[in-house]
Amino acid sequence: MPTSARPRRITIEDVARSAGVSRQTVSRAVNDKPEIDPATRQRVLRVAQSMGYRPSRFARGMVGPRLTTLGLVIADVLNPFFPEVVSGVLAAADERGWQVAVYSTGSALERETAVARTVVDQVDACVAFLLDPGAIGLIHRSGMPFVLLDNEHRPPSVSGGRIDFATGMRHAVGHLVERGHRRIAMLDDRGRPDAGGHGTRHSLFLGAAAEHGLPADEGWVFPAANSLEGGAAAMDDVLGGGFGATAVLAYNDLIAIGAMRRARARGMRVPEDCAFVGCDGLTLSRLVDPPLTTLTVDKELLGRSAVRQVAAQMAGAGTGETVIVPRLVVRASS
Amino acid sequence: MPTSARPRRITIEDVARSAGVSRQTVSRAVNDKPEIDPATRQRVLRVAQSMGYRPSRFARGMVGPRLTTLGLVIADVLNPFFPEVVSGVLAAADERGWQVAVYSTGSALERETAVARTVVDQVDACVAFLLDPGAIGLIHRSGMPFVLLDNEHRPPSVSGGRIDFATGMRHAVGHLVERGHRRIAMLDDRGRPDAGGHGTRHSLFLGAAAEHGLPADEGWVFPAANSLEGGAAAMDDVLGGGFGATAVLAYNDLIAIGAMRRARARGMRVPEDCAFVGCDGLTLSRLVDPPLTTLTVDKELLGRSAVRQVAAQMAGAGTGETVIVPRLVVRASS
DNA sequence: CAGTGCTCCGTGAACGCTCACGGGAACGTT
DNA sequence: AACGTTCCCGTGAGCGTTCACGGAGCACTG
Repeated sequence: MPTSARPRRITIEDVARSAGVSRQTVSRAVNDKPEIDPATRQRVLRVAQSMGYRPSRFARGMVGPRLTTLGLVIADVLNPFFPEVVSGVLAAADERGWQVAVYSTGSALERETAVARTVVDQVDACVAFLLDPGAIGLIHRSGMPFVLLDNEHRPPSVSGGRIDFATGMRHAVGHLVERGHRRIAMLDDRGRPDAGGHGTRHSLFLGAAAEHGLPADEGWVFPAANSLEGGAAAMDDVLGGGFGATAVLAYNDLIAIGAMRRARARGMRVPEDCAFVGCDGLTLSRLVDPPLTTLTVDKELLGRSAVRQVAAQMAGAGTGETVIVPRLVVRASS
Repeated sequence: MPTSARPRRITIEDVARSAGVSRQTVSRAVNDKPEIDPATRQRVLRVAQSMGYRPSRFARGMVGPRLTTLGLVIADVLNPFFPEVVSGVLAAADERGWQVAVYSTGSALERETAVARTVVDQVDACVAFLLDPGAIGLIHRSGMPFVLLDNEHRPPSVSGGRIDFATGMRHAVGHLVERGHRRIAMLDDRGRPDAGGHGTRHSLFLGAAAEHGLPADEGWVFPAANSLEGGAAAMDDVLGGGFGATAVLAYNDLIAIGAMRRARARGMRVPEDCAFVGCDGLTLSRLVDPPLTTLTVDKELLGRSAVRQVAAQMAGAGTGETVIVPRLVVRASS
């Protein structure tokens, strides 16, 4: 492919010259403005069309009314956790007349910096699920309004939205204990760089277990890739290691469902032989068999409040934090 | 609505003045360029920071290297059909170094025009799931590279990507007939404005049924809203109307699953009392109980080829069409 | 016939930034 | 002592568009 030098762009001036009129007249024709003869408009439009003229959105943006574009960075389009968040963000942004550009890091930590870099010079404000401190710093230092979601290690100077899994885990573990479970395996997301750190579901689980008098330790936690397959593989570990779990609590529904299916495939009955509890409350969790008990999070609200925070920052407010409290929905899997 | 009454923007000139240097020096500091004393850089950066200076992306775009932003319009973020398409588009765009902005019409026909309007002056090229001829015309007339997906009434002058449901329906119906079914209800998406039109799944179903010697007519088709609830409600219609279906073929998996769950809730056995077949091949369809037989579509590929077509158009190619052939995956629901 | 209004069109200026160039100071080299 | 070099830094120009203005042409008034 002969990559010739980029041909000069066709400007409004080119069209004007070619149509025998001035810039302004072309502009009037293209933008459906008054003060132009219908006949000239048609002629100009035809010329513009034939030359393949397309106004530069940059030049327009320079002079026109300033409209805000919000960047939304999610971890993975394929992860069913995000659509509802996106939906909330889109709705809230729409109410304010904002544009939204969605970016996905594909859950790849090493891609976060690249995405952050583009975000910085493509949008005016940002709502992001990001883990890499470098990427976070990049956006933060740019000075744009910024809300960081679901990150336990958010620097205090950046706004955030988090889910109160401390409360959530207490409920979930309490529920299992109530059902008579004493050996609970926790399937953690091994993709997170801060595995086991303070405030993570991992450590909150251990804390909640201790509160309920369970002798839980790191041996109760099994790392899993954040996917159905990851959950299935982790379930093999639980079952193969002789841990003797009567219940499984997973980092999220995806992992829980993967694990539950694997357990069934290995001939176990759910919840009789092993109970399962997930986190997030995906629509999916209601549809699987048996329906999954899960800590439901209002993901749409998470998105909406993030946008609200961004708007507040634009209005000069300081950094803040929104907390979403999950609700335990008990279904047939436990 | 664009934001109103904004205070004048802080420009590079403001920072320059305030730091006692020239524009260019500020530019050098901000962009990490050489030819600047480390000390001045620090000082300028500090001033810029304190003034809340953020470079205008429009001004930058005017002069800098021209990068392409691809607009992707989907019908509904919450519809699990789209994530895989988005994923394909993101991957393919990334390979070419393009940006992607995702828009969602929320499956609301009346919002399509508004979205189309923003798309037209926000991006350089477009891949879209759109139904409204007005919105389609708007984008098409703008002259930007444009690929329209999954629309049976695509104007011949615009490129497209479609799914070969003619072949697909033949397989699906054939499969059911082979299993001994003679009364098959079709659950159509009633949200489509072209319901029953030429090339729709609706009419292709009727055609395929006829080919297999079934006396199918419009009475076999039941409209359903495009959601789980829609499928459930339509199933009530099928069951309540005395149609006597032994099998249900739905417009997509979402509707099929909704219908199947409703049937079970009403005490029917699947597939003994009624078999179910969906379209699209969502991940979800593998996870429900019983797993759903479905016409699987390579959605990721659909996205990738759309981007490929856009790229071709930029290189001067004419309009074209990509066809994806669905594959029947037989599972326990039929 | 001058004056008034309306329709249509063109000319500077401005938007905020980067690129290309040029220039001064400080240092070393012949 | 005159001459390069290197390191910083500043100045004009240009990117492509729209806005605010002004002006020509024409018809219609009083």
